[in-house]
Amino acid sequence: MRIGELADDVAITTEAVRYYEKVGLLTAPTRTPSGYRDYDHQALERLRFIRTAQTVGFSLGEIGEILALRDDGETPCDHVRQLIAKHAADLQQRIEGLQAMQADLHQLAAVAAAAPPSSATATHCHILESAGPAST
Amino acid sequence: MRIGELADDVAITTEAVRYYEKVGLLTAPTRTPSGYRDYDHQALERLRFIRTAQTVGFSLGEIGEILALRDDGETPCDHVRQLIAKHAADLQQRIEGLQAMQADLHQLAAVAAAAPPSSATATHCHILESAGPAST
DNA sequence: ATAGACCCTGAACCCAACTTCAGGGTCAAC
DNA sequence: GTTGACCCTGAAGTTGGGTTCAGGGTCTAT
Repeated sequence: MRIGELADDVAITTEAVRYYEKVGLLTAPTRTPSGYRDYDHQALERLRFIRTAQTVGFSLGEIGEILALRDDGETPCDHVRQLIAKHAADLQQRIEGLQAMQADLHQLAAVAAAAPPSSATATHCHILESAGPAST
Repeated sequence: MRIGELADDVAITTEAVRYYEKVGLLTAPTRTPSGYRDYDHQALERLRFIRTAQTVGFSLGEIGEILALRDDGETPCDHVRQLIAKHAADLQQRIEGLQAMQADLHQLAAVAAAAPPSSATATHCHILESAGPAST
């Protein structure tokens, strides 16, 4: 498949795809005789993974590291294990942080729900001073 | 307290603090007669909140919106409720994304653990081809 | 009264992750 | 055989989130 179709499938631009190749996240695909990039299904999966990881907060650098775990058959296992542990711990921290913020917001939402029902006419909002900073 | 002490307390630079003020996340504090910024405990709490929210993946723009919920007594409640709902849904999505990736990594870790124990001498790593992309 | 640590401002610079631009080739359809 | 949608490259521009720089004031300990 050509770059346009690939890009459409994961809802990004062709420029972004070429950018990922440039920075080493995607390996250079084979080319058609006329020089067009020609992708296979694996590239599609890889690209999907990149986007998922990104929306979840990983930088392209981190994503590169994670992908390298799968790519690089030469890496000593110890190094691989360390990387996995590091990323897993990092994820756990992020999840906990998010959950703390979610608790905050839910508390705020509860106060909002308890506010006078016909508050649409009010000019002043009561949903205040509750929900302090996330208790890390 | 002066800017240096504030910055130290949350482990960021004074420049970052001034930057947050410039972009509106921190309100301009009172000044000493000589023009130095003079912060109170609330500023410290607010700054901590900003950093927590940031490590969790919110942009400064989003953090600004969330903080505005607490600051702006003029905001109509409906708008506030919408913002809360939006951020809560967003959080839920991010948490689920992170958990999917975590499952991925744990699977990878399990394969790693099952690999030959004295693999330090090996030049080839077996932790491969397992753990496909996060099943979104 | 001066050295050293701290503070001020505004402008310029930096990195990540893209996007836009300039200039040009390919290919299926009419 | 040319129009229009697609592709190519390399360089420059953009946005977010800061940091660095230049030039100068403040405070306190000696």
